[in-house]
Amino acid sequence: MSTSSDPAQGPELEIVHLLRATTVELGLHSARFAQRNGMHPTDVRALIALMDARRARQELSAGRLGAVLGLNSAGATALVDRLERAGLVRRARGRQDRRTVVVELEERAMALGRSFFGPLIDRSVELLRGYDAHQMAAIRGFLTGVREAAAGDGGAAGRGA
Amino acid sequence: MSTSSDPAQGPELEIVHLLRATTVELGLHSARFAQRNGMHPTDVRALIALMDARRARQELSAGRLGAVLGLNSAGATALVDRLERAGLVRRARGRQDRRTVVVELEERAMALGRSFFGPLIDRSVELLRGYDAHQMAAIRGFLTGVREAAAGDGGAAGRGA
DNA sequence: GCGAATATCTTGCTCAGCGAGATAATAGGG
DNA sequence: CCCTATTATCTCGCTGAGCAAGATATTCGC
Repeated sequence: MSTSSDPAQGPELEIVHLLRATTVELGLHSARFAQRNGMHPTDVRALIALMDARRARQELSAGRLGAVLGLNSAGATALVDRLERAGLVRRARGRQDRRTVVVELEERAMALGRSFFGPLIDRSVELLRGYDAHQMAAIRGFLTGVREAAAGDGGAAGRGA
Repeated sequence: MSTSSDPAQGPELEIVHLLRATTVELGLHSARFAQRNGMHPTDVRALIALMDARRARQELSAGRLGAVLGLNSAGATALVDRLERAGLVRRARGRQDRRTVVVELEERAMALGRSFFGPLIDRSVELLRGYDAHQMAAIRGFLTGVREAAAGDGGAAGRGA
C-alpha cells in the first residue's frame, strides 16, 4: 500500500511489495463485501473455501472447514450455525460416515460469491490475455513459488512476549 | 456465467485461482505468526501498516492507523493499547498537533517483523531473479491491474440478509 | 478568549472463537 | 454380537476484539 520503496534496491523488491499491496487490497475488498452483507471476514473465507471445494467436486465437512480456516471444533460449529442462519449453507449428514456434517452451499451463496468474485475474475482474465506464453509461465512460476514459501512456514519468528 | 467455474476454460483461469490460493496461503502464514506470538490478526496487520509507513518515512497516528485497518476510534485505542502492552510500539504526542497520538515502532517489533517477512521476501527476490525484463513487466502489470481492480471495489454484491 | 471542529480515550455492550467436556456414530478385537 | 477406543460434532461457560455513544483535550477561525 501507499508509496513505494527504494527502487534503488532493485526491481525485485518493488514487485515483492507490489504483491503484498495486492494481497492487502484483496483483503480490504473482501472486508467491504463482508460488512456490506452483514457477514464477518471468517464467513467470507468460509464461503471461498466451500466454493473451492465445490469446484474440486469434493464435499467439505464442518470439522474440515474449521481446520482449513484455523478454527477449533466449537468455532466451526458456530460458523456453520451463522452461515445456516443467514441462509447461505445447509447441513447434511455424511452418507458413509453419519457422524460427519457435510456443509452444502445454497444457491443464494453461489450467487453472492459470483457477485463478489465475478468482476475481479473477469478483469484478471482480461489482463492475462495480454501476455504471451513466456510471460504467463513467469507469473505462474512466481505465484507458485511464493505460495510454497508461505505454506512451508518460512517465518522463523522467535518467542513472543 | 462464463468465467468462474471450469479449469478447462484456459490457462488464464488457472492463474487467477493460483493468485487466490497464494493470498490465502499468505493469510494463513500471517495467522500462524500471530498465534505463535500471542497476537491477533489485526495486530499483525497493524504492524505491517506501521512498517509500511516507516518505509515511506511517514508518521502514523492512532486514528489514521485505525482507519487503514477499518476500526473505529475505540477499536484503534484498544489496538494501540494492546501493541503497547506487548512492548511493540510506544505512544508519542504529535509535535505540531498535540491532540494526535503518533504510534512509533519499538525495535523489538522491527525484529519481529523481519523474522516474519525476511525469509519470504528473500525467497521471492530469489525467484524473481530467474526472470527477464519482459517477464518482470508481465508480473508487475498483472499484480498492478489486480490491485487496482480490487481497490476499485469491482464487487457488485447486493444487499445481504 | 469563545465556540466549533477534531483526535483520542472511556464506558458498556455484543458476539466470534477458545477450552473442556458431553453426545453420537464408526471401527476393531474378542 | 458386544465392548472399547476413536472420531465428528455439539453444548456450555468464558475471554476479549470491536462497536456505539459520549467524555475529554487540543486546535483553529473569529
